[in-house]
Amino acid sequence: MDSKTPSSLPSVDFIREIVTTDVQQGRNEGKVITRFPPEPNGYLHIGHAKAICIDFGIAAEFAGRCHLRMDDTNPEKEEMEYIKSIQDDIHWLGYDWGTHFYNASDYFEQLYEWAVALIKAGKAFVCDLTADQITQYRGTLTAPGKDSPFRNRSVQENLDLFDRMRKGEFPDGIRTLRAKIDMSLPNINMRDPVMYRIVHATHPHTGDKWCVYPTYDWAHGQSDWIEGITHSLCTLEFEIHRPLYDWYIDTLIAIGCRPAGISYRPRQNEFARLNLTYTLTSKRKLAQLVKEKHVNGWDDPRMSTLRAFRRRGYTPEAIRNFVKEVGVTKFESVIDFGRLENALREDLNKRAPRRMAVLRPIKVIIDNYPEGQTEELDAVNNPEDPSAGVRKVPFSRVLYIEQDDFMENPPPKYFRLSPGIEVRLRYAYFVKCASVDKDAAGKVVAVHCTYDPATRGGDAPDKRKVKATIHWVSAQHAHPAEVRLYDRLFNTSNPGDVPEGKTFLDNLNPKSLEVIPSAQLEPSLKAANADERFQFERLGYFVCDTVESTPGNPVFNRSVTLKDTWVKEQKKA
RNA sequence: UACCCCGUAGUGUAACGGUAGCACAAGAGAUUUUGGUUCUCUUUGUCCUGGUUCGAAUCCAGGCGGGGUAGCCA
Repeated sequence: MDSKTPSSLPSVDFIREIVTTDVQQGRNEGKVITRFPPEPNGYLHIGHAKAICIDFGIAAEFAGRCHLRMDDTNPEKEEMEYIKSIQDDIHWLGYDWGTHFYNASDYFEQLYEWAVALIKAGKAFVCDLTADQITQYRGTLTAPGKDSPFRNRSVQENLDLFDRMRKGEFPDGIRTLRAKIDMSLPNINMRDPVMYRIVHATHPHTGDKWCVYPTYDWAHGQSDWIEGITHSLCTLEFEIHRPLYDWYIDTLIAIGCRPAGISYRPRQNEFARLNLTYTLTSKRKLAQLVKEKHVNGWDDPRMSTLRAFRRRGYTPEAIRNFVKEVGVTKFESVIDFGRLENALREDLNKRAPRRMAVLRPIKVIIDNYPEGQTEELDAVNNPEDPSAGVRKVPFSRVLYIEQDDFMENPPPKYFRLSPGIEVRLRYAYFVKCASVDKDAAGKVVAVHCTYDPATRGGDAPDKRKVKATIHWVSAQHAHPAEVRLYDRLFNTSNPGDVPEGKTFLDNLNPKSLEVIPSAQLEPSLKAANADERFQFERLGYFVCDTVESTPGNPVFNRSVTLKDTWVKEQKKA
């Protein structure tokens, strides 16, 4: 029936395999419902993008849905500002939760009821140990813990105490509600874990209603269950929590507790988080970079936040493709940052209109071109996309070219402009360098060329070739603009890895930002709109900055350079 | 030191007991009005040792290496 060999079948990752099997076997009523559960206490970063693509992506592939749930179990840490930014970033990435936006705090009442049921079943108890004492009793990685002296309180006393905890009769930290599991289990998470702690704080959603708040382990799995989540996908560090995730659900089922209308239960599967070279994703360190002004805010294009990648000019398509390419496994890998840059280039190569811009100008004077003359030349907008059409670019006697594109004493294999050498000015003419002007210090300040009028448009009727084509901008028509050249924020591929006595800040790349106050742009760029992306020919991809551009005065951020085999060649030499 | 997870070219990732493949990187060449793009070719790999099997990257045992776990954070 099939000519397909096993190798021609599309290979899928282990999570999609699990989901496929579940659907085929009719588990969970055949549904696929996932969830993305951020804690609303920070901005999303590139690592979250992987989780988002997996959570929302798998749901979409299986015609299911993905919920967005704020994991707001800790009242002291959440802020509304983050909720908005998280939603915004997910939408930007191209995903949507529809009407399924929830908060873990939506379930506080249900969670409380179930906690009471567990107490009644003898599966939970109020513990008067202090935090330090709990740590003591917990044992260590190698030694078993021992039972809390409060473990065998009567159900009645537990119920009474838990009720009074809720009412706020006790100060913070004085008591906890704990699950009664087994203090000798090798998995420390199972040694009578805390379910509730007393916190007298105003919660952004529930206000002052609660004086006890559920811990992550107690809230998370049950929230999944209540929402009818089928596959609870998370990163590897929660793997060791899975036995507890299952214990809560199994135990609730055993004592007859179930969320209304849900016939099945969620399963947790873990995958490796995304690690990128030269990149930090620790909330704490990112915050430090902002606070100490090593960067200009959370959306500084050098940051690893999604907002920063946006401002840097990354496209959601590039990020999604990148995530798809790196795959989903349980192996803690580190992805070369170049892979992400590559995904951007691949996307923008197809879509970004080409323009000419000179970052570090040097003047070129065409000696035999009539003074005062101007002409409009046709330039192709995107050689990869004929439908992008052509535009007019003004040409005149005095031009700017890139300083890098002229050398008075060139090394071997240098194809660009140098004395006696002919090159093509893109879409314009062949020009040959005749002489140079120097200042008192001997520095070249202008290059004199002659042009061949027969080569208008860039083709020689006699079929003679040039080895280089360089970009240019007519000096009198050029629009000066600020351009920021971004490079990686850190010098070392693993910036979090620091020797004794140093911090990750010592790994900062002092050249991660170079501001060019006055690059010379071709005139059409003056009308660029915020967030509009271009390829500046031979330089890289640039985006019109969304924050600091004003109409008629665009500011550009370099998203990524073009590949450059010439710099590679130079490094070899 | 206990438990859990993970080891396939430089980096990622496939192969589900039957020819170790793909992408990126690297190198060589072709094409090119971007030293871009595109195309062709090349180099490089199953952590180790045993076992099971006609046959092992895959199953088993032991070792080695990496990561995770001792918040009333998530």
